Amino acid sequence: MVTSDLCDSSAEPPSLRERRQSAILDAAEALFLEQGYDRTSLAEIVKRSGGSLATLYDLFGNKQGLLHAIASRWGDETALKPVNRDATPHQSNAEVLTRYARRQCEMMRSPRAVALMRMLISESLRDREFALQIYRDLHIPAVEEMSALFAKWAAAGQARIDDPEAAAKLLLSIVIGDSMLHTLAGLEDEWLDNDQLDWRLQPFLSHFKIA
Amino acid sequence: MVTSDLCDSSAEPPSLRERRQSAILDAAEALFLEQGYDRTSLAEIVKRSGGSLATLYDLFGNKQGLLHAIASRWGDETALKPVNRDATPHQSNAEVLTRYARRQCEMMRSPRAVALMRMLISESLRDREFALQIYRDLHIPAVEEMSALFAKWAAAGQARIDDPEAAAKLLLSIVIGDSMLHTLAGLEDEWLDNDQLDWRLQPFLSHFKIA
DNA sequence: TGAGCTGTGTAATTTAGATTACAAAAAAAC
DNA sequence: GTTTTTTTGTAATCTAAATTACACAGCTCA
Repeated sequence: MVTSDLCDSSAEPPSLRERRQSAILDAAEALFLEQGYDRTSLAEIVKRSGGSLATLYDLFGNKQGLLHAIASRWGDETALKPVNRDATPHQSNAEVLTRYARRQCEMMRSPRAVALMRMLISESLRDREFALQIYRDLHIPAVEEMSALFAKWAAAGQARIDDPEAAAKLLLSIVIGDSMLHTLAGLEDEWLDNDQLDWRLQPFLSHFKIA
Repeated sequence: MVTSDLCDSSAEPPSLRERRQSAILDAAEALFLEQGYDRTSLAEIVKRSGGSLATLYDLFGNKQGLLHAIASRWGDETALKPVNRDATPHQSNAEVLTRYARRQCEMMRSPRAVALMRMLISESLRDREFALQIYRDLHIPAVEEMSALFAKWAAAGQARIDDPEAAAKLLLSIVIGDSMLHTLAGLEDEWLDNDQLDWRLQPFLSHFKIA
């Protein structure tokens, strides 16, 4: 089993091995997303990705290793794009928060995030490390970034927020809310549209004096 | 396979078969809760419950049938105890709502509910009917009961709530919120205590003029 | 009490899929 | 261009469980 970087930052043309690795990860992610982890066989993955079972084992060790690699790649990708770096100076805090909430909502409803959460939950009893990894990548950064924003506003007297972290978690709860269970249950999407989201934000904004 | 009632309302002493049925359901529920559905074998269940594999198959048809029976029994039980029938006349609406939220929060954090949600999510891709059933029993009644309450208050001029159902869903989101993902991920419990819950309720109460 | 049904214990049967093994083919290194 | 390493395709191995089969035991009810 090889322990190479999943994503080489240098500009080398990708070797066959690297291409195989990506192809297998792509196929596995897609199939796990469609059918779930348990119901997807490694043979099926290889059939879609090209390559061979032996290569898969050489690259990832075993099925669980493949799962970890997927989580890891996802973590690397999301780490690269902080959510809130493009606020323009013309926006009010309330607008910034709204845009932020919308972005977060979109991210959480993306099929990929949904599938990862589903896998997280299904596999958590079996593989605590995996659960922790996804949770860390998916939830913690969102809370932290929002906390920081709230703390800044509070310090500047632009909001009345005593506990930024609690406020961030509350906001996240409002945004994600009950749709998540609905979606995770595999029922038809019932996510909030922008109007509903704005409506949900109102009590929050006024309570914390965010304008 | 027998299609008897899971819960006979008459006062007959339970037959051997009925006792076996309960014992198997109890054991299965406990093991599914501890280890998850996939990782629990039917042989293990029978070893704990007493009885035999053959009886299990006779009673439930197959493993999936057992899962349905568990969901069904749980639905029957929760249907029997409406959450909000014991409000006293001395309480303000805000107090009623707070108590309601606490009760809901407790219910959602109970190991049994957590396990059922986990199973719901794990099995939803495989078995839509099961997912729907649990979702219906777990989530819909909570929303409906709260909606009704809000509508009543709004009609009586005791609150300013234009869309009771949306408000109910928002409240549920606030109550359950991000703890759910945390718990479902199998991480240490991090549920809201009463103070935190009250804190979260404040913006909601003031926005909707509930006193 | 004993015929007839019901539950029990055990072991066979099946299936599915993870994991390994290995010889041939392809790619990379030199 | 040959040698060495890697990848491939295929098939064997292993394992875990679901599902069945079956002979025996226990209860029910005449």
